[in-house]
Amino acid sequence: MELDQRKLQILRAIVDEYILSASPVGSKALSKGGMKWSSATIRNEMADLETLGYLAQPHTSAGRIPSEKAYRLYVDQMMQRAHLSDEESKLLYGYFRDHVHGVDAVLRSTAKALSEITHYTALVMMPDIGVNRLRHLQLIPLTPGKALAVVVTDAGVSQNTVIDVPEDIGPEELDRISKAITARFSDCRMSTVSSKLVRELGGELSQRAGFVESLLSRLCESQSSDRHMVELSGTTNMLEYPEYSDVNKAKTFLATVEQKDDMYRMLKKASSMEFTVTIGSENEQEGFQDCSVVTASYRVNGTPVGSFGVIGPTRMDYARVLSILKNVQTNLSTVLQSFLKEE
Amino acid sequence: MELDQRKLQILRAIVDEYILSASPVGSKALSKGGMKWSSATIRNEMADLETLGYLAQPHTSAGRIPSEKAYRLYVDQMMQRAHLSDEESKLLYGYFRDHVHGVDAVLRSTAKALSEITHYTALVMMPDIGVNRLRHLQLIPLTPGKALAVVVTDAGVSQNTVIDVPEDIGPEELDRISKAITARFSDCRMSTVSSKLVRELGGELSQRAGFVESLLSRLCESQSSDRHMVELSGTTNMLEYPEYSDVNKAKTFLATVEQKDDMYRMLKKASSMEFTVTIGSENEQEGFQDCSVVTASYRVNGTPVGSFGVIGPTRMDYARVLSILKNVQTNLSTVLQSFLKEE
DNA sequence: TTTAGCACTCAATTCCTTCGAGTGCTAATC
DNA sequence: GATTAGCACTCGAAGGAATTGAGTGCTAAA
Repeated sequence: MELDQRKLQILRAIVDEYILSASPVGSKALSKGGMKWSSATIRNEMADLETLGYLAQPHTSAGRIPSEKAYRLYVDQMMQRAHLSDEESKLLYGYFRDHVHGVDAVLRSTAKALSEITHYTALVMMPDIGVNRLRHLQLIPLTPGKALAVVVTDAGVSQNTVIDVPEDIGPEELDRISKAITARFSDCRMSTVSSKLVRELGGELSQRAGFVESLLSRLCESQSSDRHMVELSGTTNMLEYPEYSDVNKAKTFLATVEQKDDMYRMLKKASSMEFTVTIGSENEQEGFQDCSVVTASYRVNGTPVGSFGVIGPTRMDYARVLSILKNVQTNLSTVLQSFLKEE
Repeated sequence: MELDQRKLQILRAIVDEYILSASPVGSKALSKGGMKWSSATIRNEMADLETLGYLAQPHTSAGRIPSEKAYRLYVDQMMQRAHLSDEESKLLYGYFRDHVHGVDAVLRSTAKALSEITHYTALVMMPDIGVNRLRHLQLIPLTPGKALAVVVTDAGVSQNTVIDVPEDIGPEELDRISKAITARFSDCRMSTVSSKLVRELGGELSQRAGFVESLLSRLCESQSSDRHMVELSGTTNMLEYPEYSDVNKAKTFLATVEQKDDMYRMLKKASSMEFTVTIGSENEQEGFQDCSVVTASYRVNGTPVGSFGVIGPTRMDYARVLSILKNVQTNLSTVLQSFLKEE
């Protein structure tokens, strides 16, 4: 079913207006607000748009609100890219310039930037360590039988895991094992380190093959159970919107967004795409049926390693959010690049 | 002003009832609910208690609600310690048994346990690294000019900080410096390491005195700007209570509780005391004027290094919360002790 | 000193009315 | 044939009056 030019214009006006006001848009308001047709004409078109499924009426004597189908169309075809003002760009840039204390800090700062500038809730996924290449592994003795494993990858990501160590391995040997593993597996992807290469251990490591094997598998597995996987920011921003003036809705939303495992899965899935826009019931999460999620991926050395995004009510300002995400994506890749400077 | 026995009994009954129901308590209800005096008598006593400042009336034709003064009295003198059921104790213990992946994980688990069992919001402060003794320092090269500093203390706490390194220091020298510092400062308190001992550097380190000095001060300073200082859990639990059925109140609360710096300061202050109970306006935070905060401290090697607590509405179940905190305190110190096993 | 009794208060609830934004339909107009 | 003016109609929101009932203070009797 094709929509003619006029229907498109009217639909767009309705979506734009509803994004601003959150209240149903009537034909008269549209007609007065710069549309070149009378309210009656608009009314007829709106009736058509409703039967086509693009609009809905909360009740007979109210205006129309856009359906998810309308948002979909809006995002895919009608939306005009918003332009960020210089101030905003500068503001955004500021969040990145001052945080050069490592990947973690930058990504946390990203989340904060996103939530503060969009006024929605921001999510940032920590980079997937599996695709990164090992730079350095260091085992640090804690107590007899326990050690701390610190992993550094080419993306600068580090991760600490407490591991069990056979009691007969002393501090010096831990150090030697660290150096040996670093030398042997340097520049291998984390995900392949444990699976493929464990068998090829030679020299000193062969005596400790069992330990090394369990160590490496532990490192990969601990990543998925790690708590820093997702950084959230601005969760309470949503309470500003009339959609969440009901505490129960707010609670449902907050509870959903704090399921970090789910959020991680969502972002991970999205990280293979440059951008995604998921509207209302397109979301898998129960609690996001009235929300939209917009994400962008970020890369290190050309490989997508993670994604970040924004959650807002379905009537979110998609154009603006996408512009911001694009801007952040650029900033982020620049900063991450500076951490990795291939030698 | 002394309260006679009967006034105390009535006051306690009102507080107990109000903690449960959150709605003003009337004389009739009390009289029917097991009090041995008629509603009229109770009414007279209530009028007295009101003029004494222990009760307040939302409006003329409503029952009475306890004032902060009443809660204070209740907590200090009237409350009977609640007894945790065996199931609850077991449940609590379960949170600790399974999380032996390091201090961080245990404390996060503590927060979760507290919030889930109390149904309030839980806060746990990460241990103050300054009072702990250095076990191991390891500098791991990242890129030329940058390195990752990993600090391990006697409490098992570790912390990563990205630091700048003069370009002429290579990986081998970083390793040597790490070992030298570890050897020299092992078992010194972190807080004294940088201030006192920097001058006494001898041997190899003296050539790099400038670098080592900046490194050590950076380590101590970075702790205070660290983001993991406070672990929050169950922030949305508060939305269950009628006190927060108004979204604005909820928002104020959530915004306050997410000011991690403030929360850290609050907990840090409380960590010198075994237990604290701070009621309503006794709280410094604007957003906690209708909340109470109950905390307990935890120790490592006999030194208090941090605290944890619960935030709830002023009508929280103080007796129960205190019992739970006490139980958690015991569990926590046992588990932390197991991390430190002095060799 | 305690309590029964009673008049009084006031928030909460319910029911009604009014108001107005918005609609659909029809007939006149371009 | 498309557009628009006009009009009756719908229905939620807002406001107001009446009702209800839990709770009080006060007084007088036990």
